[in-house]
Amino acid sequence: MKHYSKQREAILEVLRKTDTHPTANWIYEKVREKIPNISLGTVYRNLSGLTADGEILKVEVGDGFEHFDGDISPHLHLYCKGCGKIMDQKLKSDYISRVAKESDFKTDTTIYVAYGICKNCKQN
Amino acid sequence: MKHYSKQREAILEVLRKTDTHPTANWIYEKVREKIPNISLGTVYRNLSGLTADGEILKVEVGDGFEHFDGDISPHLHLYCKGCGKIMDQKLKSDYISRVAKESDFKTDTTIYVAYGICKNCKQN
DNA sequence: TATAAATCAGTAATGATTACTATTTTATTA
DNA sequence: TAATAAAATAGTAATCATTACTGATTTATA
Repeated sequence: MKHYSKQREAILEVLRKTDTHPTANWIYEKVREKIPNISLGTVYRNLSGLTADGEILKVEVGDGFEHFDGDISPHLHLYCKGCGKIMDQKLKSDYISRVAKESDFKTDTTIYVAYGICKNCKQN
Repeated sequence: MKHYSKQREAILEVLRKTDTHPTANWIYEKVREKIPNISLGTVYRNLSGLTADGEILKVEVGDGFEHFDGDISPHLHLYCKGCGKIMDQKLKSDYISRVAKESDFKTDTTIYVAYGICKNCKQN
């Protein structure tokens, strides 16, 4: 990713404005409201570049889709096996990042996914 | 997964005996040494069941493959973007699991993936 | 402006994973 | 232990999220 493009900006804006963890296709549909003829391949290419550049996170929870997150601050992803939703939880201390840095491994990003059942699904 | 099967046992044994994080296909090739006519579908089905039963972990690092882990104790996965290897690092405190439990979310498993460059790749 | 490099839209291809079916294995019950 | 029901298997075909490709367009550089 060396050049600016309005497609890239629009994709990033969609991700910055949502607190969900959308798939490439959801982002595609959303960006099409602004750029109707954008191609799905462009969305995938830019998501890949934005992830490589550390501007967004790619989160995989095992549901068969790549999910993307515009919030790159250290936080925990709570994936509900009941409804499939991904919720966020802020971390007071980034303990894990500190642990990773203790090793000879040069870390740039850490992703946390907790699996379980959310409050709503527990009741039903 | 209600019944025993020798295929399931063989798959689990392969995972318990390695400290790598193999793909379904790698496990398939390994199990074929014992059960030559096992089918790849059987491997996938059992990996899915073993994961659901909490006997193994499914770890996704974004390389296009599902990786499986026979070690279910809380530990950090260090994924090297250079060589693609997944290394383990033990955690002294399971801080994140505690954080997850503070919420209304009933957690059963937490997976940690740190992205970066390993010692070997840094030198080259 | 002119040139080179990067990105794009549109479409086709890929391949890891899942679904399907007839057969075999396992568990249950008498 | 034999008979029955339920679950798992081997083998194969289908799926579909993602990637690759190509000629046209946009961006950066000077």
